[in-house]
Amino acid sequence: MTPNSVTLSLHHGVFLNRYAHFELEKVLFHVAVQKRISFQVIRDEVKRRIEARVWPQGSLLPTETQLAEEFNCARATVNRALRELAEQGFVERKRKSGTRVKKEPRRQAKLEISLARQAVENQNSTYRYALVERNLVDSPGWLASQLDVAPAARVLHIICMHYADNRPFQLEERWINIDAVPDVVHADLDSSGPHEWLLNAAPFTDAEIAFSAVSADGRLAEYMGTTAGTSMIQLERTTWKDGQPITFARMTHHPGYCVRTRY
Amino acid sequence: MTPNSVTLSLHHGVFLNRYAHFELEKVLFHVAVQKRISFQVIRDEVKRRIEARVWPQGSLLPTETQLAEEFNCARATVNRALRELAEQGFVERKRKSGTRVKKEPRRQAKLEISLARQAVENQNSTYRYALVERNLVDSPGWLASQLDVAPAARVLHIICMHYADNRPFQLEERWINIDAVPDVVHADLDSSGPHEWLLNAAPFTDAEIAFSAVSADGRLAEYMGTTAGTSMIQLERTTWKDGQPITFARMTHHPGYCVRTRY
DNA sequence: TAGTGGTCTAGACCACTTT
DNA sequence: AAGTGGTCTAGACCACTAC
Repeated sequence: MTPNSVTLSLHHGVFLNRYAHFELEKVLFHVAVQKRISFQVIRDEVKRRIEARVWPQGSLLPTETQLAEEFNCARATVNRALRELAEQGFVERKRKSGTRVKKEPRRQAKLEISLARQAVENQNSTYRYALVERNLVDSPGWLASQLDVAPAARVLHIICMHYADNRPFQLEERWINIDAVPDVVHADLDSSGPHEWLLNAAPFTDAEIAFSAVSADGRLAEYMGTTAGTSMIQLERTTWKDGQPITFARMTHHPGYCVRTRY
Repeated sequence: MTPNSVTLSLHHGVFLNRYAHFELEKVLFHVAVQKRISFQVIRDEVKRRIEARVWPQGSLLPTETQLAEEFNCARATVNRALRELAEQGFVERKRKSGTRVKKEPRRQAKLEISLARQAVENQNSTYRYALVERNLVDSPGWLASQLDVAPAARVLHIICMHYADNRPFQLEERWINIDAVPDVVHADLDSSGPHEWLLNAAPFTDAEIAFSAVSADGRLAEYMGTTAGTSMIQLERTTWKDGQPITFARMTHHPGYCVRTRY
């Protein structure tokens, strides 16, 4: 069988609609003309069949070997295609069991959590930073449980502001576990924020974030240059390095701030 | 050279600290004992060197071929490791240029946008759905521009509620492009929401989401069983299928609702 | 034009899981 | 015990891009 006379066996026990046939023609075209079929073509075709219900939700896909035969390619190529579909949440794979179409395909949006400085500069505004408060304190109870450090452990408490074109952009309140990052006690936090310092000094391995909506109280309203009761987005973030808690931060964004992403 | 007598050349022109030496011992151990080194080991070691500034921010990594020699493995194995680090945002790869450590590593959080029903059931509550309004309307101007459909095109306007244990969970207001999904006109939306119907009938290929904080007006407060002025998280979502706009939805969550994720 | 990453192949062995 | 995905190899060719 030469690469130019490929025929595909298409008995999946499923009636294919006209659209499916048309798409298959395109696939056949690819196979016949290109010497090598790319994993992207396989990935997209498998995804199409899933959405066209050729392989219904919950059903088992052919094995990698079978698909490799159908597409006339190496098993590794099929593997790469199916691995990406598994990452994207379309299928689930288990050894010995096979590859199964997920019941409820969960697509994941990717959210970039960037530094305030980056966020401000990305919108073509001028960034300004100001340190408001900096204290060594005993960890209050709620923080000790949030960070999972000893109650009354010493932590560095920081309040600072980020401005875009001199208008309030974000109020940041942060607590840093000194046991994890002893150097932070002597860190220069007057010219740039603790977030930037930490990213350099103690890259984290795990993080947890939570978005919520809050109403500004009097103090928050003052900092953000708005009136009490205004709704604002708040982002709370806890990070760990290899299991050791590093910091807990609460960042409140100016009214009208919006977190956007595509997927 | 037998697999049991591997030596690695470790001249990166960089002074390695004690910790780095210790870690390298572990890597050597792996290479010496295991017949095959896994891409995970390479990925983690490269990541470690980046964080230890063995390869500083902005610098060029060795080529795949060089790393393959160092780790005594195939180039494909190195490629897989570096590809994952690129996906995770630690390095940037360009043909001919090579692999470069990113200046500002942007880690991405993965956010699962699930159906209201799934979100409710995940918190072990009982889900209830209610259709509030359903009208065929002419697209208002703002929607036409949001969805990029002809002004005054016909759209299906839907308002519905999602409850958790009979308490308001989410108010959903949605506009569906009838040109893209003509069948929706006759869809049964009395027993389950338009989101679920659409996922089955018209899987999207692209989506854009935006989180913001809103203050409840009188009507919203009534639906959500709260008082006017309460802060709530609002999620706006637009989806397309192959460039054709499908739907725009605005989902307002009950006070106290929180979007969480780990990364 | 040359160097680097991107991908495919054919084969092999391994690891996990179900039977 | 057997079947399926997971991964590695050694080699090959391609595609992009800096020079």
